[in-house]
Amino acid sequence: MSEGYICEEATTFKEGIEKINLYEYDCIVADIGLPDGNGLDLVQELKSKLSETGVIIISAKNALEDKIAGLDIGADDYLTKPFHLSELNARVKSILRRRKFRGNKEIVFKEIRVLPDTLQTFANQRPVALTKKEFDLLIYFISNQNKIITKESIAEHLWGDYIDTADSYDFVYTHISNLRKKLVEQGSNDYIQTVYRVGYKFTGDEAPQ
Amino acid sequence: MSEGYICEEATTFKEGIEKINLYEYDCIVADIGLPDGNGLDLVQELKSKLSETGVIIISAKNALEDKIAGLDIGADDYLTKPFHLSELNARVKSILRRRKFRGNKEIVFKEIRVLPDTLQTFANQRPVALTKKEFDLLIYFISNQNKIITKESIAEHLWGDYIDTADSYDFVYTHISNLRKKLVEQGSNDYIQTVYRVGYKFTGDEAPQ
DNA sequence: GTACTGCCATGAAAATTCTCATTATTGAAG
DNA sequence: CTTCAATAATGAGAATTTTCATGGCAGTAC
Repeated sequence: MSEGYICEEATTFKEGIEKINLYEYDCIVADIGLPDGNGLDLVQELKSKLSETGVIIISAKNALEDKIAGLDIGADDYLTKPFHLSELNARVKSILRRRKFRGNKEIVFKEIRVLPDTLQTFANQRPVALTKKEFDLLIYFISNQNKIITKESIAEHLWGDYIDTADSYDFVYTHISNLRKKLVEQGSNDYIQTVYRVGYKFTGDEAPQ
Repeated sequence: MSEGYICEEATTFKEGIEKINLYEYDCIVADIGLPDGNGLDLVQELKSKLSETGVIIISAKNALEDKIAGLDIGADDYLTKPFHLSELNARVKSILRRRKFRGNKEIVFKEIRVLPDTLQTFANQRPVALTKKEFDLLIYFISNQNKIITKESIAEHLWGDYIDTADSYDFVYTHISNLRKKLVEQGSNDYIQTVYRVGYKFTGDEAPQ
């Protein structure tokens, strides 16, 4: 399970430090249980040289864990064995995502301009005060423009897992309604076309008669 | 990118229908643009025989899309070309998850019993009215019991992507506090140990002095 | 056309989530 | 042991999200 990352490995701290000095990494997963030396020193070394690189510490689950945990570790996250790979994966993803988001550009659609960094939106240079859900919804629409998107996929994207029992789409309707209202209030056109019984289509084209 | 699924493929509808009759699938992705016949017939055939199987329809992005979309398709989701693989992947995941969640068992930790299906929680047989976030938090604690979990990973798990600018953990504190209060009110012990400067540990053990 | 059914829009109320201010606690330093 | 700075707990208020009730609209049947 390499999950799409390019990985390298070191089985001793010495090797690890050598590699760190040679290459640049996005994220380092450090196991504090390797044969040589003290793992915390490695972390110190890491963080002093490469504050940009994410560091996740792994330690064996024993008495040590509380000690390490209590220390002012410079790590970005901490994990004790045994753990599920999915857990490690989630944390690596998290760190990489945080890096990637820095310096994100803007998204523009006609007179609408969205700044994902700051959660700001403008229509004709006028600010539109959107909430988080409305913002996510707008970004989802713009990144799927000219396509019909179903209510199901909207629900899935905005609410993830807890659409199990809920088979009503009232909340989708509500947020769509609010998003439309706020955009139009600031002078934008309403680009959200309703596709009866299916979902919506965000497009600058005229609606087919 | 096979994303961990076991896949099979059919390049004509004829082949597709044969396979469907032979094996049982969790989810079928049907492209409505194959050389022979009408794709909608396939979907009809699918849904009549296998209401348990999820179906995602793909169509080329052209005039047809609106027609198809407007039909009373029995499909669970609908996607028009061109699309990002990540989008297809998200929808497949969604459908599989919905299936998997059905008939989920209960999670028990000492006197606490959690029913993920119905979002219900009990402490000593007494119901505990938890909100969605509190519920997720409790499940995350129980499934990582006896491990220290950092504030960062709690934030990541419960809020996902929008922990970019937010580097305050006030909302974590608040939800922890509310969860503790509600559980204790129903006679449960407080199993949430605070690990200063790091996070929390959910455990039935006594706190080390 | 009219009637009908199911889907969608919308405003308002209810519930949840988040923010903020205040107080308490922890661990370190003197 | 006392003091201090940083972290955590907590209650209350603000904002957001969700639910609910009502009315409107699309498409079908007649």
